[in-house]
Amino acid sequence: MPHRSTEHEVLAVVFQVRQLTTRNPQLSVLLWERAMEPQRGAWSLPGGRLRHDEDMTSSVRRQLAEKVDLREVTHLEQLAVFSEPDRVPGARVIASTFLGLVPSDATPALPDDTRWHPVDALPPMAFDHRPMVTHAHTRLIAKLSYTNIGFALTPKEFALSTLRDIYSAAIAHPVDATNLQRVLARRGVITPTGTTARSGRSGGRPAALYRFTESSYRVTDEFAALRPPN
Amino acid sequence: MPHRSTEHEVLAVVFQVRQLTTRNPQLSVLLWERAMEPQRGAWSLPGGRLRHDEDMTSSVRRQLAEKVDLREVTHLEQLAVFSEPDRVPGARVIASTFLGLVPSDATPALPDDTRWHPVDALPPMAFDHRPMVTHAHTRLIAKLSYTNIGFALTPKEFALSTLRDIYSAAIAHPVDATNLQRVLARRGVITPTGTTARSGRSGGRPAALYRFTESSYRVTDEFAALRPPN
DNA sequence: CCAAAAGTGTTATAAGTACACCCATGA
DNA sequence: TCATGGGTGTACTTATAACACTTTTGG
Repeated sequence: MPHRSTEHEVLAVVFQVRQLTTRNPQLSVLLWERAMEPQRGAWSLPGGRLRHDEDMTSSVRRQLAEKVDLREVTHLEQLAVFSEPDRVPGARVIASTFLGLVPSDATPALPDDTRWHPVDALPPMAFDHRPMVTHAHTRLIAKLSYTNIGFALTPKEFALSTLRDIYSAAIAHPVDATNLQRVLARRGVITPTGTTARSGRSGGRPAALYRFTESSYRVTDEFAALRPPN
Repeated sequence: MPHRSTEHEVLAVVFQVRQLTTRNPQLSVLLWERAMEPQRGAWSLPGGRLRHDEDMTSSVRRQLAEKVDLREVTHLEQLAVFSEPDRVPGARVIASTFLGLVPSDATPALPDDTRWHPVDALPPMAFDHRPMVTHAHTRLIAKLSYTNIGFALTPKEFALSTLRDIYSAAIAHPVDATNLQRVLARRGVITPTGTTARSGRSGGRPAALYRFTESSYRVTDEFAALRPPN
């Protein structure tokens, strides 16, 4: 039974590191709960149909703004296309997935059906959306190690301990703040602002503040091996 | 003027290292010459419309087999989607691009309008196909340094000097055979077969033969930095 | 025996990791 | 002055690049 038409949708895996002020920061993904069949009650990635006159990146930004009122997306990149003919019931829909990042200090107002879910405790998810989240997370972890993509997860200025918490939550293992500083400083990815934060309620030395040198995506460590001579 | 329908095409950037026996091996890409307008005479990537009942990977393999009679594709992966509404004249066509690799010892018979072109001497290309080739080449170079993707470019068994020539041509800079051996052997990517090649016409010590340990894609060097403790 | 090609050994360097220790602050 | 958190210094490990040197073959 050939389908009569093929639709194209865009779906965004939007991550934010949340609960930074607690002892338990969490990399979380933005999902909305389906109110209607099919798969009522399952959680879906935000997105929707691509319009005839927009490219996919514009479409993702539009739909995040319109549907979940999210405008603070600091990085957006293509992930993969899911094209199995029967990936969703009904007419064929090809899905192009995107990775989106939101700074940890953004506090977007969300609709009632929309919520942040920690990636290590995902709810039942609609269709093939769960592997999309996994794919996005894998990509994020990899890129944190060889690009400056962290700029998209952090506030404009931050203490190193905050950066450590963000990286730890995102890559799902502990990171040493000292070494993180050295790796990123050597690559020129972060720069000290010269200012310091006030020390916290319980004392402690005030932290120097840093910012990302650039606020657009850049590969900083291209060749793990086999780099060009000289 | 909104388009009435949106088509989906797949396009493949298929690479092979050619002229291995000469002093000048070349990474080349498979292109066909347009016989009709628009852009008659310009060279295009192989591919075509996605059918309603096939996913994209199947579609690429089918079209490479049907249209350019190519069946020896040992690796195929998604690259990016090109979705600008006016990327081609006429009805809107969204293009999903793929990276395909063919072993250097394959000698597929090609149709008359189809030819291999060295990537450093590309002919005038149709539409937005040139940046697609560039993107594919960038991806290939990166993956040669942190994955076992070389298996898809080589014969089943090969001497290290051959492997060096293939890597050099693909990454566009000279590679030391000794160090290449050490890097790939340490990672377990290549294994000696125990056999040796006959020495060449002009003498020389016979080369030990190697093979890739696995013949499917695997990331071998995941963390350039920030790897997990222990 | 000589040229050619392959393979081995050695050194240098760079990038990261781990961790001990010192510093600045609030209560 | 002490607990707390931040910052500095340093030793260790490992991956890799560069390259000189040795081995094995054919003519």
